[in-house]
Amino acid sequence: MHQPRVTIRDVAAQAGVSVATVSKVINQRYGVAADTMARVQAVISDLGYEASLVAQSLRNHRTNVIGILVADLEPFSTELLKGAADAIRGSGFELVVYSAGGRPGDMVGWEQRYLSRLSGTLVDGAVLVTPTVVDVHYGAPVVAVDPHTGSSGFPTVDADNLRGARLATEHLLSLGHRRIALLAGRADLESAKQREQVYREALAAAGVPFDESLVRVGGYDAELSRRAALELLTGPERPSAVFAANDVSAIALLKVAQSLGVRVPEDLSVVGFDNIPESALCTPPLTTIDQPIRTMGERAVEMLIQLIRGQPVERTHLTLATELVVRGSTARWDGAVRGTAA
Amino acid sequence: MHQPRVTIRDVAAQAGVSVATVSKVINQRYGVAADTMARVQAVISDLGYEASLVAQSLRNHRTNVIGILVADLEPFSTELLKGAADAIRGSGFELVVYSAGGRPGDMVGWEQRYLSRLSGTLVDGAVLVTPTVVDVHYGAPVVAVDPHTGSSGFPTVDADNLRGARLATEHLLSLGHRRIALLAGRADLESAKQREQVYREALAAAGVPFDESLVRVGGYDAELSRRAALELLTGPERPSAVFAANDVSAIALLKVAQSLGVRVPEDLSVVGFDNIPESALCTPPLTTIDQPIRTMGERAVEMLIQLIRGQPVERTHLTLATELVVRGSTARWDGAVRGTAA
DNA sequence: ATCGTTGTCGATAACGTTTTCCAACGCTAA
DNA sequence: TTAGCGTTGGAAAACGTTATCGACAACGAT
Repeated sequence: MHQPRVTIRDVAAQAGVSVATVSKVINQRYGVAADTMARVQAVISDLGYEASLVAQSLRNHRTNVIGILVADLEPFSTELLKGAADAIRGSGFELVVYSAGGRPGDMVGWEQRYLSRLSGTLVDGAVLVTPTVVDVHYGAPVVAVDPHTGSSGFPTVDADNLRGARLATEHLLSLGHRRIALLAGRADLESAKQREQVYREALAAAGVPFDESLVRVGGYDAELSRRAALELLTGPERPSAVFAANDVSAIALLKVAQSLGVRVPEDLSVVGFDNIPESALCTPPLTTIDQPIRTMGERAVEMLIQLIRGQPVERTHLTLATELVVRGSTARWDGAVRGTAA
Repeated sequence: MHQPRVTIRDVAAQAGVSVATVSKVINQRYGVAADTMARVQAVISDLGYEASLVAQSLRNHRTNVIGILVADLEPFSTELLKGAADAIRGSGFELVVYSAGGRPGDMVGWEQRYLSRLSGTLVDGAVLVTPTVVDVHYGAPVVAVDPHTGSSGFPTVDADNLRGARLATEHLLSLGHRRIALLAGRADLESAKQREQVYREALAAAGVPFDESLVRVGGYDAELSRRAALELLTGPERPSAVFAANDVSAIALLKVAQSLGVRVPEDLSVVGFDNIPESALCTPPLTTIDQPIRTMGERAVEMLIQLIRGQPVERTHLTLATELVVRGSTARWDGAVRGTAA
């Protein structure tokens, strides 16, 4: 079945040299004469020899594989994965994807279990996407994207949530909205915390009293957001605008609004966060905060590779810029109270 | 920097046994007394020992890693990847993703290069998504999803393109359309070939004469499709309907139509193929042929794992069912000739 | 002639496992 | 007592690399 693998020993025999010499020409080490090198090269391409990555890994304590751990392959992770895949091309590393498959309940042990495989077993390092874990005490380097609250433990890449949330809230305020709800994110993530905090501050700065009943948690999740949106839109005094902490929440909200006959943006303005590709496609196209997700993925693996190589890394906490993208889901609010849906 | 890895030797020393015995308890081999086993287990969890996957791989000639090769992480591949990730969970395998990064020019050597790493170097087998390669002569098993034309070389997973294309074309015909264009797919893929062929047959069966000027190739690619769509919609006698060979093409077409002021579905009906998530979100929501992409990904890795394990696999060419999903991009055609956009 | 020096090359010990023996031991049966 | 047998444990050889170090030849300089 498995054809006999051609090994370094075969090459050595065929070329009439020792395995040591073959190894040297493979790794471009000094100390082999030009003609022997040529001879060995010839035999190598002749036999179609390829060094066993596994054996090399065992010997070198380097697998040249990095892992990316995501809770689920939703749009954010997927975009990030694309960036990671772009950055890894030509780097000499491979990318293995671990997805917990959506059930956040499974995340708990799952993350730790894979993290424990880190040092020397399979991967040389890992990118953690929206992790639940706050610190890691294994040997291999780790960088977190959209990190957990208070995770000073490892290098991070994130976006300017503070500015983004301020832009979002102020956009709604500037359109005349006063009853602005918040569809909050995953409570354990720094990004969600910051977005909520700035939302409160911006409202306060505009002199809008804070109304606890206007914040519901959507947890960055479609199903949770659907339920939260339903409460928000069928409550006693419907908000005129919603700041959704991410686009998945916003899009879920859009669907709920449509099913309820609430028109967006006439009856309800919505702004999201992330600018995932879907946000430009949905109806109406979503006004949102752009976060350069793919670039975040690229930066994360670049930083990780530097860490693995032991190279010095200039900034160990990267924060990328966010921008407001105005599309069709937000509109001026004239202040007329249209009351609850009836 | 790297804390000293705890090895099987450490466990053996600590437990007062030999490494052979430790290996036996790890792999549940017969021949170790209950109390020694318990003692070793205790030491293992005590030291937090984890066997080196690399060393195991070297010894066993099995890496427990499978590769998935995609040309690019566009929606189809991404959905397929989700299915693959689902199927792999709990299987004991890991999934490494190779993306060529979109430039089909790079695909040529790229695919072969990674394929050559197959046997024994890093992965135990691979899933090829919309490959350019038709046969592979390396040791490890391979299964192709949406295979190349005439690739009888390896096991395949695809969807019922024949039925899907027939449903699509007949749907348009039954709505009264007669000038039905085709935005064709990647010429080297069996799926594209079949979709085009059935399109022709269905038209012929309905007595509609074939018009060569109505077929343009979009290559399953957004940019190519944009250009093709532009030609199609600005040509001398605009079609009343387009069958796009995949949803990416269809969505690109939708955008071109909008920019041209061609209303969908009033002035132009569009049906896509694939039913990627985006097709439900775009404006108008796309009528399309559903192809169970995630399931295809699951089936592909399941089949591959069986192949790797040497288990017999019942069906080595899987074809999954397709269905017509009618949404908002198709409408009845009253036969009035509205002429070219003017 | 002798002595470094430089340039090539090869033997060999790792790396951390698994597996195949084989040895030792305690039994039971003759 | 001894032969035979089942049970348990260990020694050692792989798996395919790479790095270290020493051997050896050629050579110029003293």
